[in-house]
Amino acid sequence: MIAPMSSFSKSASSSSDEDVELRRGPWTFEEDSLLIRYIACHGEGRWNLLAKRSGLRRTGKSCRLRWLNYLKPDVKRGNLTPQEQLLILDLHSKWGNRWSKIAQHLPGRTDNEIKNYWRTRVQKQARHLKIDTNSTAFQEVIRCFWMPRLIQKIQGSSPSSAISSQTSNTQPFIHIANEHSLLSGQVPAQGPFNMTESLDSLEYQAKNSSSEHCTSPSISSPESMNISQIPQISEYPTGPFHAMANTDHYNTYLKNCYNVDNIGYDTEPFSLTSVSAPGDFGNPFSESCNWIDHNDLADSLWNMDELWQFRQPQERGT
DNA sequence: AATCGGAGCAACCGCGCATCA
DNA sequence: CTGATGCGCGGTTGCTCCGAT
Repeated sequence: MIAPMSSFSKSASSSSDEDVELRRGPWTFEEDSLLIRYIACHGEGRWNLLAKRSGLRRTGKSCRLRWLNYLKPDVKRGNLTPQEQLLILDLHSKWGNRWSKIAQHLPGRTDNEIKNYWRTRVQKQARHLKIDTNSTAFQEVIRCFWMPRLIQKIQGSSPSSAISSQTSNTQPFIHIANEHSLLSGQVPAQGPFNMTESLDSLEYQAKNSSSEHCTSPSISSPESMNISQIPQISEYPTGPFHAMANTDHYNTYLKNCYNVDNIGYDTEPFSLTSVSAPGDFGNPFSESCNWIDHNDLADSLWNMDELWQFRQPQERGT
């Protein structure tokens, strides 16, 4: 990719010893190579120094961002799995827009990616519903529609063969679902189920059953739940890039970076399909969402657009 | 075939915090 | 204690792709 001329800018650094034209915009293959090679030799950190010494005409910040969000070997590419989406929704309800904190619980996912997911998928639905993402109503939507649907999807997409090898990975969600009768289509009548609590207990169990801590996938971590999804990149050394010095390795690695494709998971667009909502939809959330207990959840996505149309026929077109 | 608009995402920006001399 | 510097976080921007018209 050829960088446009406009992608250069004067260095903003006050202590800049030379008037280096700093590059901006999309990173090129050569820049990525430089960055990877430098980090392979010197490790990450001290980004400003790295930016100066590596020969990259980028700011330290830019280098850091590129590395953390894209080049780092354990960065997972591809769509978020239902497990990951579920975890994001839950953790966001806990912590709000603490993206980096949320990202810590999703191995291989970056705060930027999670933030983008929230903004493009979740907030979009909130906009459609014309409700604030911070509102109680929207929280209810998430708890009563989205999370159960994700759990169902997780269970549905867990073939018995996979379960046999990953029983401990999929069980938690099945457990959660069973515990709250979600899989049978029943939503708790008195207050939506507490996903946070459930996941907390799962994490607790995980920590007790594993000597590893935060940096390793907990039982509730998506990575541990669906091993098959770990992108090919993970086949490459994840340590301090010990193999990156090997040109073939890092060229292949880079090639992988540049030819990423989705790894088979549909994004869960929060599309609530064909929910035949009985009763008054005027205030569905106060009804503890009992009206969504229908079996057609199993084979189709809920279409939030339809939901929206159903809810506010009088408002549409205005 | 051309144009337009929306979605998705990579990258940038500004601010605040931590560290260190 | 204070100022300088580096780093990380959350918000925002802008580019690219793709489907609709």
